[in-house]
Amino acid sequence: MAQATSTDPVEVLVAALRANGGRMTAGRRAIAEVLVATHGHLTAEELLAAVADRHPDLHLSTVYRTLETLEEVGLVCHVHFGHGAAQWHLTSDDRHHLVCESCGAVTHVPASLLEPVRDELRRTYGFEASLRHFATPGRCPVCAGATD
Amino acid sequence: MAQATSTDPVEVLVAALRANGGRMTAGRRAIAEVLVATHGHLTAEELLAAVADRHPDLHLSTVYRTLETLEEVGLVCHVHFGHGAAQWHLTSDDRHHLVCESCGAVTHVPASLLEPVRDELRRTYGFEASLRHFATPGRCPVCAGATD
DNA sequence: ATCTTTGCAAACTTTTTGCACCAAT
DNA sequence: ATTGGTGCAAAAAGTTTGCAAAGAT
Repeated sequence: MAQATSTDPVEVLVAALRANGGRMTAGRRAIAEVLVATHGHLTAEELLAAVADRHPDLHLSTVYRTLETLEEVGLVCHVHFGHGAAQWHLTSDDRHHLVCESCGAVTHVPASLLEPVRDELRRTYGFEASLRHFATPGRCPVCAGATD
Repeated sequence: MAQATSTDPVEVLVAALRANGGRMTAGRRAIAEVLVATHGHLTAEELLAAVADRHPDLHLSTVYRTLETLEEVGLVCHVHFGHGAAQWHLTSDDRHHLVCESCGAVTHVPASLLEPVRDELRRTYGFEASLRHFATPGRCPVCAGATD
């Protein structure tokens, strides 16, 4: 009952939006809820659609602005899939994305799998790679097997 | 002197453009030359600029169309750097790109460095990754060291 | 009352496309 | 004479921005 700082992921996002004089609106809360509910990746447009039933007037630019705010705080980040729109997800989703260039299927891979490369790049080149910012394109098992 | 099929990289590109009834124009040849001369990465717009002195009338859409043609044949491919325009380069440039998100510096890394990851993805997920299609964003040594 | 967020429309960036004309074969 | 390439302008897709009105504190 008397719970000062909640660990409920939605509340964490809400708190971030409220920080520094930020206001909480129905639209922003809905965005936060979808972000948490959708463990997957989704584009700004998909996020808008997911919220449209309850908030038909929410505008795409508001979605972008809210995502931008959450990204600045580090709670959310976006991933570029080949061409087309970026996908957004919670930073806590500690995984990498494999996207099939042929059928669009997305596979999640634990980020730890890429650690060896990060280490190598850091050791050899002094480069701090942020590998999660990009998805890895390629061919999924089904499409790689097909003779198309 | 009597050299039927040249191995000069420019001639390879020219031959590809000529294949299947394709015509050779001054603009196309200039694009091929710049592509070979610039071992690095460059955007369509940069390519246009690099050619502008000799072919001021060459249009950006022509650059895109020529690059597209060469990509279909597999001689050229493009890489997405974070936001902004894609970078184009010869496929034979067998390397991966590290781009500093802070200062924009580009480091080349032999593609072989990423082979272990490719193998792992293939083995564990049956996924055929085309890692070169994307650049790896992050922080270069200078910017990673800075306290900014 | 104040200061933030919103909706809207319009700009913006990168890339693609339709079309009539020109040029390479 | 064909067929394919070109310039142009306009569309397309994704994202950002300026502004006045609405809303949260």
